[in-house]
Amino acid sequence: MTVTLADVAARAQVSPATVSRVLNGNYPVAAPTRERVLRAVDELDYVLNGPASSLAAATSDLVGILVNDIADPFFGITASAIQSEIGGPGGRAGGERLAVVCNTGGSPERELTYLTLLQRQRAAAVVLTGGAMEDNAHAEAVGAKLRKLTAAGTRVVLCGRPPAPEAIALTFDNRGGGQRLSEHLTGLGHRRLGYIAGPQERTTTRHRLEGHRAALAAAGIEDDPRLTVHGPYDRRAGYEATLELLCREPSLTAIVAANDTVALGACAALRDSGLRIPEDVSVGGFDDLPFSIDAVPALTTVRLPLSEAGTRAGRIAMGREEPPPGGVSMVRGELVVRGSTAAPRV
Amino acid sequence: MTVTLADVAARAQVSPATVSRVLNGNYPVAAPTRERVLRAVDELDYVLNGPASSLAAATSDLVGILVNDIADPFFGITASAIQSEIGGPGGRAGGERLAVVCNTGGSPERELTYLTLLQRQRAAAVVLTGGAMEDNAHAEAVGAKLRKLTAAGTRVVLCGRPPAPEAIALTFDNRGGGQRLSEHLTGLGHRRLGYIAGPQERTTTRHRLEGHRAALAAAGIEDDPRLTVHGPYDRRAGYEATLELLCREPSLTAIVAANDTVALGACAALRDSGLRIPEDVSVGGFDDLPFSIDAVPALTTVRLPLSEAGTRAGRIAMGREEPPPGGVSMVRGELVVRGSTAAPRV
DNA sequence: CTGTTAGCGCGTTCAT
DNA sequence: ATGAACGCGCTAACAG
Repeated sequence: MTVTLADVAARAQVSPATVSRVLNGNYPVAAPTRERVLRAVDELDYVLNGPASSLAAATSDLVGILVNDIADPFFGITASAIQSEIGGPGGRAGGERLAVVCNTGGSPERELTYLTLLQRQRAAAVVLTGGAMEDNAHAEAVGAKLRKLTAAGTRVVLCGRPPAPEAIALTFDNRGGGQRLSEHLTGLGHRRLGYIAGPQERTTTRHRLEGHRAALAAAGIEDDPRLTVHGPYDRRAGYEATLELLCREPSLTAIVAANDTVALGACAALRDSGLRIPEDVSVGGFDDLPFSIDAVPALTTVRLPLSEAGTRAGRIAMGREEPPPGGVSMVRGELVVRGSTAAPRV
Repeated sequence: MTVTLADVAARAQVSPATVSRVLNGNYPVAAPTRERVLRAVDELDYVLNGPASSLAAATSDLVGILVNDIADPFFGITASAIQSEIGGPGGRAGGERLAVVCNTGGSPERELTYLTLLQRQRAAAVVLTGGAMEDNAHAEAVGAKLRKLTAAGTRVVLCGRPPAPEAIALTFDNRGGGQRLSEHLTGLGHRRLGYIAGPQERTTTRHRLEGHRAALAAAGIEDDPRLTVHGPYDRRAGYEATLELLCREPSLTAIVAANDTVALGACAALRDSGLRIPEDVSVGGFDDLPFSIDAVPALTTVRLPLSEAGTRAGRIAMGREEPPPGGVSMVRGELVVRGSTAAPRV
């Protein structure tokens, strides 16, 4: 019923091997023969059997992309950039590769499960994006998996994730970015800054917070643990954390958020509390997602080159670009000063 | 070198078939035997070969999700919801299915290419999301592909896409939503409304625009073609279209945008032109994406239940929920009135 | 409940 | 440049 390579071969009066060679194009075939084969493919409306092909060749055209949350534009933009680079020539049967996007939801178990599933699929490459969980046992388990994947011929690339010995890494300088952002605020004269951190046990959270604290220290400001609140990377967390911070310290003049989404929630809470931005309280974000420029006032933030990093990760994963020397490249974030930050009132 | 099912069988002292049965869990196996097999799997660190498995079983654990732009939260949210429903029990080998997210970028060719690739992979299901291109030849080609996919056992579901005879469809009532939004504005007394439409030749664009025009007609307002501008679904298009509209018709009192992203661009252009929202010009969006509530003023829009629709599409694609009667379900959008719309100045 | 046997459809030697 | 033959690793009958 379903038409196979053999059917095509019969119709084109050639051997199955020849059809295979034409389809994969990795082998010399006489032009007239190729024509006949392609015509037969067309007439029979033949579609290659991917699994059979992958089984015989021991590799597949699938590329895994692990993200924490595909509904978050941070990951959407990254995934889009990676995705745009994995197609094109070089692969089997036309060079089209398919992106398998795996939503881990930040769960270590699901991360491992997905890596196993990708291993099972004999994925051509795997790109892990975003911050990692800070759990030794889990990090080790992931490391072991990555080693096995690599051993099986899968290229592994980390994008926006801290380096690991098992893979090439394009790492974001979350620490430096966080520091520059908070230094911008202390430079404006702020002394009472609230910090809305991301979820606990995440590298991104820790690094950004460390940068913030380094800035405080550099400005000779004592770090008051009451002024740091942790929460998920969402708007609501920013809203609630802001109310909490205002309650703990009504004299706050600035709030630094773990990312732009959280910052928007903070802005909403400030407005609802009757506070003006930036006259009463300055607000800083992180990532520079597209909507941040449309906040009112526009959000001061740290721009991460998500699209560029994703593109590069995709190219490296496909072997179309040299990995960085040492296997690790630190990607800087750029401070973008907009209307949401200003000097505090005197 | 790589450990196979036969190795596991040998170590557990059973036949390969038994190992397969344990792994797939679709068959009775004595508890002690299962234990031994699982232990062997563990000791050998065995990972099933997906392609081999798919070849033998003639189906795969892959589910295709076609989106126009994964970096757009509209699709990110939808994909996330679909994705969350495709896992779980019922599938082969643990019931984990992988989501293959295909970014068509709104290109008909890529849409067809991806459908072919998914057919090649013997995908278990395919979900097509978002508006379709309005090109007869292309629609027919897609229809033919969908028919073949269905014939091959792939379940096909449309989510937020107009119905097609070849598939089950959860369709958004873009027309009705657009109409209610514009009626809200005419009801407030607006008579000069600008409309920023999406890209030409898209069902979403056309339906929303039709709704808008129906509202104008109902209010006895003549439709002035100069007050409609087309553009991509992005912020910049909204910005530029607004400047253009203001230039063509300075007495405009309201602007309706094709979606929220475009509306944000419109807001920025109005602000930059020294106009207040909503005192000078009201603005309406569509979709109710998460950031819309944080616009200042918060955006009046039409909420589409993206997450719910995606969840349902995913469940139907997995055969875990009954398709709607007739194979088509019209999902309404709900008008959400916020601060960006008000009565025009007199 | 378990083992035996046959392919699934293709890539890839090795010949020619 | 092309063909013949083998096997990739697994599942699905069919026995027992």
